[in-house]
Amino acid sequence: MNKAKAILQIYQTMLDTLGPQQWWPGETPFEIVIGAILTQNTNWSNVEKAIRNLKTAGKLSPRGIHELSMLELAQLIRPSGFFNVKAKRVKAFINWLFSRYEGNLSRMFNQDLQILRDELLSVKGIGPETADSILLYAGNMPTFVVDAYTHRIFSRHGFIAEESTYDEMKAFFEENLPKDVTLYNEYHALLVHIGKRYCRPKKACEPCPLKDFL
DNA sequence: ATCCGGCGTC
DNA sequence: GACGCAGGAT
Repeated sequence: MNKAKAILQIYQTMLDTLGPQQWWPGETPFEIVIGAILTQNTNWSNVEKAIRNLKTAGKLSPRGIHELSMLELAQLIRPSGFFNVKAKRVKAFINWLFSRYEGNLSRMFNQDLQILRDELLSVKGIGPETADSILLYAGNMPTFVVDAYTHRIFSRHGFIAEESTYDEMKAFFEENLPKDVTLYNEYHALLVHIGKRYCRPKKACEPCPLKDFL
């Protein structure tokens, strides 16, 4: 059996049964970047409240966050959890953005993908998943996002080893899928849906759209 | 291996 | 009022 074909069939099945997820259609790239940091190890609904707080305070911009003290920022993003560490991480990113790209996201995304990815990974608090989420969802750059759901679903289905590293999983998808931003975007969004709804730590395989692929 | 914290569900 | 959940650093 052809691996690449199976990966595409899984995608098609998810798309047919779940429909397009249409992630982050109307929001600004900056909002997506901040969301990517705040959603680390937390539910998106928690992040929405934090984003709302920043927006209401008129601070949802590079300059706006730059002006906040660490404590002020931590209080605003409190609903997203881990708010003290995340305040440090958001600040670290903003400081880096100003020193490296004049606080300008467009300039940042004008950088070459691989170089920018390495640069993002050098910012304390930005790991591989956050970096790839920023690049794909805010920058529309062709990099595949791997997360806990991706790992769980594809290891359970026997496509990857349980102990696979982030970079191995990322390579697995990029080697077996056409290099397409829209496809990467939708694929990850669909996996999140499957992971939240069906492929739980305690399985719910019976009603899962992907049960035939086991 | 442990720490960092909130929200939704039961 | 428990318990379950999801990344990164140290």
